[in-house]
Amino acid sequence: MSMPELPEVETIVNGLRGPLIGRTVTGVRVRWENIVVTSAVAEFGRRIRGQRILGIRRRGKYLVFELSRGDRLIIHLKMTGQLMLRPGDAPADPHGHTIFDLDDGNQLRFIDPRKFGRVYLVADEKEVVGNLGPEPLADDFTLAGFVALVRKRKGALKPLLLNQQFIAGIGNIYADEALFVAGIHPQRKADTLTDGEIERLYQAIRQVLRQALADQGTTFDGAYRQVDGREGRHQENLMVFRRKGQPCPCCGGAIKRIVVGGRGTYFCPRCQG
DNA sequence: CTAAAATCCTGGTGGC
DNA sequence: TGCCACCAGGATTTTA
Repeated sequence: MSMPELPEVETIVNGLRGPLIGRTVTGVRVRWENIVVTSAVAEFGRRIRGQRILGIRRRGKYLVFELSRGDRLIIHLKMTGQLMLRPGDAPADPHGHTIFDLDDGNQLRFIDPRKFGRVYLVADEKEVVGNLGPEPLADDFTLAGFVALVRKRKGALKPLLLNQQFIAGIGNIYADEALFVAGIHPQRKADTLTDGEIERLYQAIRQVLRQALADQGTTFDGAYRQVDGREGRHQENLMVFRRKGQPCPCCGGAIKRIVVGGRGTYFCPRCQG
């Protein structure tokens, strides 16, 4: 279980740009048809073949590949998806569900044991990422803007932070970490927050994501890896996530695990009262 | 409107 | 030790 979130996806994108920009896709093999969402597999292969990769970006937890005929190849790794570059004659990966052949003889392989990940090929990326909320690390994501967004909501904060239409890129790990840094209980209702608490949450979200990005992401059980196969380092710096029963780094009390909105949620009952 | 539950998947875990 | 039921988890869809 790894759940690539904003820092992990951004790290992967950074690792893909060098080897992939300027390459042309010469063929594609889809070994699990449900992976491809927006068109039939035959149409997908026909349409992507011959397109050159001009740029690679991240939007939320999606990877967006800008292709030379104007199409966008969009990939979501969901829980256990990995993107690996391999020589074309490398042994097959056990869960390599989609293989992109490149004009330099290498392959981009989408590997996903749980088969949750998805691949899209669209002319207009809004079809896939058009409803996402703001990017939390972007310059135009301001405190005033965040206050205005929170003031429109009244539900519990944990599910709100996981809602990609509210804010893009945060998943289970960084929602828990940000709420801990802000000192706010995951079940607090959005409409009970003071201005000061909203500001603390805003700063906490950005601090946690920046730190995780500097650590090149969080790897559990080897599921998330960078393109070169290396693991992230942020698992060593987590404060509450997956730390049930261990001491809170702030007060020393035991970290608790509860379920909020159907998701495992870790927090410190004393610091996040 | 919101919220909860079902859905998709399978490796890992815990119980016996 | 071996078997097996069950769980996690992002996003979407369905139900209340």
